[in-house]
Amino acid sequence: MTGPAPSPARRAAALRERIDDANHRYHVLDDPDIPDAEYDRLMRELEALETEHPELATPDSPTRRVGATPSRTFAEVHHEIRMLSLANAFSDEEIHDFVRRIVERTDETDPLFSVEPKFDGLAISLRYEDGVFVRGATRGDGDTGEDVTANLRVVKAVPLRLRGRGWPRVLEVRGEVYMPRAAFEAYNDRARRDGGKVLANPRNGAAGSLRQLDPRVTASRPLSFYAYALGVVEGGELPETHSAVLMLLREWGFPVSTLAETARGAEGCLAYYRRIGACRDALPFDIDGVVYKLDDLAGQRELGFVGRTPRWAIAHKFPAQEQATRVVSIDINIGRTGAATPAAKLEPVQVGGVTVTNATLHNADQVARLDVRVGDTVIVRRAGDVIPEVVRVVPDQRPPGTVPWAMPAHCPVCGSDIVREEGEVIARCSGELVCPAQRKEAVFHFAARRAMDIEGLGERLIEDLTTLGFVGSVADLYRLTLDDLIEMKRRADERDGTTPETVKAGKIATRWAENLIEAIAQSRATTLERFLYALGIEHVGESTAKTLATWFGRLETIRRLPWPLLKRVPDIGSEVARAIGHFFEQSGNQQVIDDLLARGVAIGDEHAPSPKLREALEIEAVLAALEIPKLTPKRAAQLAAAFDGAAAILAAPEHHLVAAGLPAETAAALVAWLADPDQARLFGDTFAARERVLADLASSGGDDAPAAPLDGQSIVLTGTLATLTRDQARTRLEALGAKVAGSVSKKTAFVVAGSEAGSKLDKAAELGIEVWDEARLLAFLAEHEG
DNA sequence: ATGCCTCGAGTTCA
DNA sequence: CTCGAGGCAT
Repeated sequence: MTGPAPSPARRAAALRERIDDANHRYHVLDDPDIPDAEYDRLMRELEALETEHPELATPDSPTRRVGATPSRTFAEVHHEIRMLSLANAFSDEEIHDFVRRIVERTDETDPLFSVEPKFDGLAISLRYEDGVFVRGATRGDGDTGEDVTANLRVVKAVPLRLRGRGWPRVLEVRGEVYMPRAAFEAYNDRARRDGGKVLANPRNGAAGSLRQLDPRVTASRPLSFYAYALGVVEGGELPETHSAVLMLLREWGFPVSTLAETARGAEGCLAYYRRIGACRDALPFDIDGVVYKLDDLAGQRELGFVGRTPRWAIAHKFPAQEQATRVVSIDINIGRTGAATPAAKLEPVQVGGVTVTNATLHNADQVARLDVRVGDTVIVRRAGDVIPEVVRVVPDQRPPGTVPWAMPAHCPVCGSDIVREEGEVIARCSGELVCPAQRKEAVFHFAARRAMDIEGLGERLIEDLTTLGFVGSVADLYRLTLDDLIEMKRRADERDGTTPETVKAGKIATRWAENLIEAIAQSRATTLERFLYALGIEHVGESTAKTLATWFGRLETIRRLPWPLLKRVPDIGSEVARAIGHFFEQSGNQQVIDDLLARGVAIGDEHAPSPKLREALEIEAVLAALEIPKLTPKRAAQLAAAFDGAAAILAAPEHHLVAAGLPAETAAALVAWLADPDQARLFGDTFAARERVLADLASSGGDDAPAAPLDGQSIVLTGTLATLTRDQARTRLEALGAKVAGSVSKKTAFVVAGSEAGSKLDKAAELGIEVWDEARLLAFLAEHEG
């Protein structure tokens, strides 16, 4: 392995070549061939070599990317060929005009364009002499920019030496320095953790980084680069078209956008615009539009410039995704659980094509973090999804006399105290049942599609029904009559001063009311799962409701169940069990359930408890679930083995417990615990309930169900299926015993992907999870159902 | 105790 | 969709 050592000069040259190559593969081709650690090792070796033999250090050595001494200020650089700014277009119409002008002024009838994304970064110019990077400059005003050579050297996507062959003696390459989105996020995450300075957005990050006086700071910022044009070229031949120039740049070692293509005529350009616009959010970098350039360079020369902008190119911008607007007020919304969420009311502003007037601020911490105040000018963004968010405040535009926002002490709706529990992020209105806002949300939740599914009972209607006193509890919905609804509408009209249509149009105007009564009637027939979910118990969502329904089978069982038994079911721990127990302890809640049943709500799918409960409700397990101080699961097992049933334990004096092998301390703790009448009752109730459940199980035969084909498997649905809705697919999979989860993890059995599948599919590929298409799913369902 | 993994809850506009 | 937090495995 160890041959004769090469001379330091040869070794240095070899290292440089290897490192340059690795840089190129990593930053330009995006296809690294050596691991980072290996790269670091090569770098260190080259550095050592150059320190030892300073005569070997060359100006284009990769080690020069870092460590250069800080410069005081930036020298001016005159651009011999001016750096362009492009005219902007926002509509299809403007693009048609642009193409029409080109057709009129040239002999082209259907011109070909070179089209590419417009990066949201910082335009720069790079100068190469005899293939070596000698100077880099910002655009500045187009004529004169700043010399940022030292900073550009540390941008690894900028080649220090050209590759390939045939480059001109002097070559200026123009392009955009930008910060990839992931790198921006990662940088900010780290900055936040280390208490460092957070970058406002990727573009500012790129611009700020390049203007650092110390290149080492620049080197710590994850910048990248795309080339898109030429400047001065001396001593070399150039191709005839812009697209050929781009290919040449790629050969010479410059990163060129892989999204660059050619398009014919206005229609071709617009199609490209829509295609890029559709995948904009999925790109790893920010773009603010696309650029169309006449591909034929002779044509470009013929067309020339108007003022500072070329006639042969145009930037077609996307609607802005970030906009500044003013905070009119900061309001509080009260949710179903009482959660008090601050929301910014904004002066209407167009963001990403829609008018935004509201933006959530999530919680008081978020408001404090951003320091948003009423009157502030803020930057609003519609991020990856649709929901607007306040990104930051513009500090210089803050009017005088503003004060930091604080969560009000009282609920704006019911006046109850707003309480924030220790360690919680969310503040809550303590009004619970008295708070109209919470009651309204409770009814809304009850009527929701996935709950009781009362069609046509929307926000507005519920608002009127509750505030006008027609509906206090959800049970009141089931005794509403047609007359009630018409009367309610009359009063609402009267209150709002609107014309009472009910009187005016007679029969037709009551149609909505008839439909609603019908919808309410329809909703009476429901399932246990839906019913439990509809009650709106804290921590009980669809999934937990389903778990409760399948394990216990009957409403009567569940509504009388002490929390320690609930805890014995998988995925239900202390917190959730207590919340459920607490809900059913409230006599008001029990009354509502009685009323619902009395008014005809019928749960159609009640069944015997799951046979799995036999094991889950072993005495020792139930004892452990009671959370008696000092009684570890091991001690609970000991206790269960020594006594014949719970009653015997309850009756046992302390010395019997000790005689059974329990440590004195544990026995004392148990006796003390049972001395509390509340705990003793819980103990008794728990074991009594256990008896009832097991008896029900036994009397129903209690045979184990045959194993379902997908028993316990976790499946994820993504994209749009052609023949099934997502809900249908879910129901059918669940019927085969599967659990349909919302996100992909290593526990996922397989992913079913429809068309336009998103990030979940990527995740599946990443984790090596099997992916089914719709045909395979349908075949599987057909084979195993019925 | 620590680190997944899932579930619950809240959110905007056309 | 994106947090926060509960449940559970290690």
